[in-house]
Amino acid sequence: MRYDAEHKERTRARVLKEAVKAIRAEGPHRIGVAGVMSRAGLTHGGFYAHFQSKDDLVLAAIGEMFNGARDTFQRHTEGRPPREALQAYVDFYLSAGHRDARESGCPLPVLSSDLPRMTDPAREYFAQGVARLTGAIRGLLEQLERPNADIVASSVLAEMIGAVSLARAISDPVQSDTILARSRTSVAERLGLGAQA
Amino acid sequence: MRYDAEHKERTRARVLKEAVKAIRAEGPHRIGVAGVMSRAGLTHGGFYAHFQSKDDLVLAAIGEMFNGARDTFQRHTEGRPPREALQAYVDFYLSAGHRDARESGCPLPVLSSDLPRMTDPAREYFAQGVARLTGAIRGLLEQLERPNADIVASSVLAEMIGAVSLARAISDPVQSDTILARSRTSVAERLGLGAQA
DNA sequence: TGTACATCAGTGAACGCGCGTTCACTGATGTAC
DNA sequence: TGTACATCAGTGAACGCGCGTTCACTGATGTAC
Repeated sequence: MRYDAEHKERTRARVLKEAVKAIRAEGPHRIGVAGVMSRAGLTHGGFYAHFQSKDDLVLAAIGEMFNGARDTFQRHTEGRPPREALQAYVDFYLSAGHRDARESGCPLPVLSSDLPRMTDPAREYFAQGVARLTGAIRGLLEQLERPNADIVASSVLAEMIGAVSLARAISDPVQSDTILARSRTSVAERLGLGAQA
Repeated sequence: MRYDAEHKERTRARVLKEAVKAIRAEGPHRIGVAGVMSRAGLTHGGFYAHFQSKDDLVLAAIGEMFNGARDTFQRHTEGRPPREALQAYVDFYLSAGHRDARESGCPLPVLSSDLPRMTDPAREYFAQGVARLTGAIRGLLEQLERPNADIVASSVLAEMIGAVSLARAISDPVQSDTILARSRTSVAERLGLGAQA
């Protein structure tokens, strides 16, 4: 081979990474092959050596986004006792930083209203991502022996996604911050993080 | 005038209504002028007699969607005592029917991930819609003399939007129904609808 | 009442433009001898 | 060690196609006399 064995693979990963960023910024339907390739330092003609089609790229990018979401969860919770882990993840999720970091944050609020209009394989990644996150939160609650851990986990995840979606859509920083602050208060209480258990 | 005075106005309203349906189904960036016009029974050339541009249409359609959301809220709550009104709205919002009726339901879950990518006037409509709905829910809670009405209202709205967004994105009906059911339980309890106050 | 004219909502062909996709080609590098 | 050849990731021009937008035109209907 002319290039070392991993050369092509690394290029593909670079294109994929740029696609993820572009989807986060512009949505899965508005990104363009040429734009993604040029941000990866390539011309658009070479695209089809790596992906079968634009749809193929979008699907792969969405899969990649959910791998990233799992990493983010682990980064905030790993090695921490369950209570502290929950607190850390919620604090991250409902922070102004996460709201403003659409290009690197949780894919659920980014994709939620595009997904119903997409193909089943993409929705399958999404469903798995939701199930995984809900399960992880429920697991932490069960370690704390909280009642109705399944209901609380699902409900809290829905609220966090809704709150971040709303906070991102609203341009007025005061109104936006208020939504995040109120959900932080509410979620913390519902997870039993307010008083020492 | 060749047509009666309201003729043009009625045509515009028809185009707007089709645009609303198209945006709900395909998203604000994917709808096409020609498609909307043809669904309104017209050819695309006549479009510019009614709207300055496609962006102008999208903006007007989004405004229209939030007028519809206000009507929906009033329809479910009008003439009912506050407790019953809250129950009716929550039951509607977190129903499988609302999840499946993307073309006529609340615009907040439909637009939430597109809005951050849109212009300020559209986001302003959205922000007003959120403020109005939050205020209406808070008002009902205050009539019931519930504590922290502002926090609960904001938090419950975020959860409902998040739950409907998730339920719509997930194609497996069991997983989707479960999310709605859990949020129904959780929201009813948080609004104090479980036991007679 | 009847005729000529004015109006203007709507038509349909045409325009650039950007997009996804294709394809002949390049040129740096590995392999064969 | 040196030379000829093979490979293939990446290039860049070209292609249809659908889109938003423009514009000369139509034809049904109201108004003027």
